[in-house]
Amino acid sequence: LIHRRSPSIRDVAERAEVSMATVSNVLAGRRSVAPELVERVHSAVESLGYVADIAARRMRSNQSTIAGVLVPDLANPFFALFVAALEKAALRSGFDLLVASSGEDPELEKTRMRALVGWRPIGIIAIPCDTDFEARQHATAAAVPLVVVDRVPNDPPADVVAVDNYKAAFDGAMMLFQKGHRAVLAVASDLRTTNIGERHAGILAAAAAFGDEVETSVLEVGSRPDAMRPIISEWLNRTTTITAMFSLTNLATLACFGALMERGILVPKQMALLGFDDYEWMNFTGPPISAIRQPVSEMAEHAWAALAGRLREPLSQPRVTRLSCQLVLRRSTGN
Amino acid sequence: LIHRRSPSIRDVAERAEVSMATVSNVLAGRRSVAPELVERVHSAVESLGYVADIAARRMRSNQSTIAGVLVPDLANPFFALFVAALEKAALRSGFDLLVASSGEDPELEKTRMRALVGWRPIGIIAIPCDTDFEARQHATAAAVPLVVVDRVPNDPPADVVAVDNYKAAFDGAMMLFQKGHRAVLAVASDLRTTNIGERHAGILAAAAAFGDEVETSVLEVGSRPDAMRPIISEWLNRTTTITAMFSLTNLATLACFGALMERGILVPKQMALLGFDDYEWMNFTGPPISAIRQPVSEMAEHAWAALAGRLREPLSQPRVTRLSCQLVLRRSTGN
DNA sequence: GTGAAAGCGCTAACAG
DNA sequence: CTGTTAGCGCTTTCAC
Repeated sequence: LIHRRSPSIRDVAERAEVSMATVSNVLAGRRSVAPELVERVHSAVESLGYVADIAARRMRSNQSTIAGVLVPDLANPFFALFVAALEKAALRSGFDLLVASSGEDPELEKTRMRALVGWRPIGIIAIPCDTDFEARQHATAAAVPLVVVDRVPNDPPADVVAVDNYKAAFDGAMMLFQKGHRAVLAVASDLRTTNIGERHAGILAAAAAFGDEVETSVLEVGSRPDAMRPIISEWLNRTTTITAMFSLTNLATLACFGALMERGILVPKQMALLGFDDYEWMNFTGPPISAIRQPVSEMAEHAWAALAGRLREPLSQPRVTRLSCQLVLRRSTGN
Repeated sequence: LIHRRSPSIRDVAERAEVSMATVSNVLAGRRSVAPELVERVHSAVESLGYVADIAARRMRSNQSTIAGVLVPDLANPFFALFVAALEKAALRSGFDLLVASSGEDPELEKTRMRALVGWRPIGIIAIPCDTDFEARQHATAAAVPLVVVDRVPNDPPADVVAVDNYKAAFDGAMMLFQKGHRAVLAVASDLRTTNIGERHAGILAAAAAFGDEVETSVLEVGSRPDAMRPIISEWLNRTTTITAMFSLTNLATLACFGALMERGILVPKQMALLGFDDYEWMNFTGPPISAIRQPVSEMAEHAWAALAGRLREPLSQPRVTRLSCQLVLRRSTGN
């Protein structure tokens, strides 16, 4: 563990007794080089353990091989799966991924966005933490292409990839009504978050479409996992009329289930439960939880494709992609 | 969305009518500058949306503000939580995090390691995908400090942060024996992975310590989630003597539970289940699953601290940190 | 087919 | 206190 500089292209050139330009050409396979020199360069690279400095390469060639991704919280499996899929897509195109998270805090989001911009990525793929998405200005000011995912911000001219939240929630709520539920509680993180707002709108629309006899209410529980269950529990304390809960978030689903268990409320007999986001463990809960499956990997693929498209045609019209979700019925919503 | 270059420090200097050095000094707060010039610089920065090019800064100042992390798979919540915690730690020290994943493939691991090294990070924190960990050479050759986490490689002189797998598994197995189980199946991903091997060794040691009357067996199910359940299911088909399963991986726990459910085997009555890794949903399965909780965030904190320590004292003796796990008893292991 | 030299954006050293 | 200059590691002309 001796502390020294990493070898540079100059070190390689000296050892191989060629010019730096030749080393560069050999490694990039850009111009044809005499076989003997190629051999000398390769063995010098090998013995020095040389790896080209990507930042220096970008500066000179003006070609970045890095993309940035900004998500609210990597500890949330939805975002983690998104980043995982995005990294795969980026790798396929030969790009590295710089990951940053905002912690659902608009101020931190701005800071992190600035940091990403500082790396001069080819583009940034972001899941904003609020509707204002002021962080966005940092990307546009620096002329870095931006793809917005999952939560559509107020001021939309940008490439957007999201799920059809409205329709998914509409279908989910309709299913509950059709199963006989007349009073449904939507458990939201924060209604001002666009995707959550869209889901709520879908529920309201379903209620309106179904007719006068159904009623819905909403409960906002925030995005801090620990705080959710007490809020739900306390709400259940006050009300007894609802017969179904529709959780609009994976974390909220966990909290709902916990609150119901804690109070000994039988699912689905006394209370049905439907949640946004589907995970394998939902097959194994007692009872298994009905869920709306979001196509996370596809979202990442589309986001990457949107960025690639933007690079090809920088001036083309921003495109909005809406992917559809799938309702997975299990026992928590009865038969 | 007009395509243009991001503004450089030269653009700022021209607009503020000062030298580039002054801009640099103002932004870094390095030397004292006349208030009027400070003002001019700030307003130029503001109006241009200037963000310094971090790569250029590093090249000149020889001070990197990026660290790399290499994990097997971001889609696995264990690794995702690790990266999430690591990013927080890095952010606190003002570092960005470059994330790469190896997909449990040693060849890809090498490629990704080389890519990380290409960014000239201050260090790389890696969870190797196998015992050989050949990828490691790329870091050492380039003189990039390495912290190895979770899975201790064969050739140990490096800073290491891991969990006391042996003791945790020993305690877990002992608990099963004490509850009366005499034939326990360990469900491993791959015994050659060091942490898994250590866990298995702990189980064997517990069996030896408990006495002749207990017997253990092992089943390797690999690391591809889809393949696990069929393997377990088929194994259950052939054997009926065991009364407890000890899953050595979070993914395997899910597969075990699935296989047991699928075959209608009652837990814990016909089969007890204990798993490595604890998640909130394990409270909600039917029945709730007993688990060994790994301190993921602490591992990340320690890994970051190890890297920081290595930077302070590059030549100090490599340190091995072992954190302890916690046994969380739930109904899947009976009363 | 090869090498010398310029320059990407930035900061450290030095000069005024 | 401010500006000029050199140079980090690399690629890209442009000579030869």
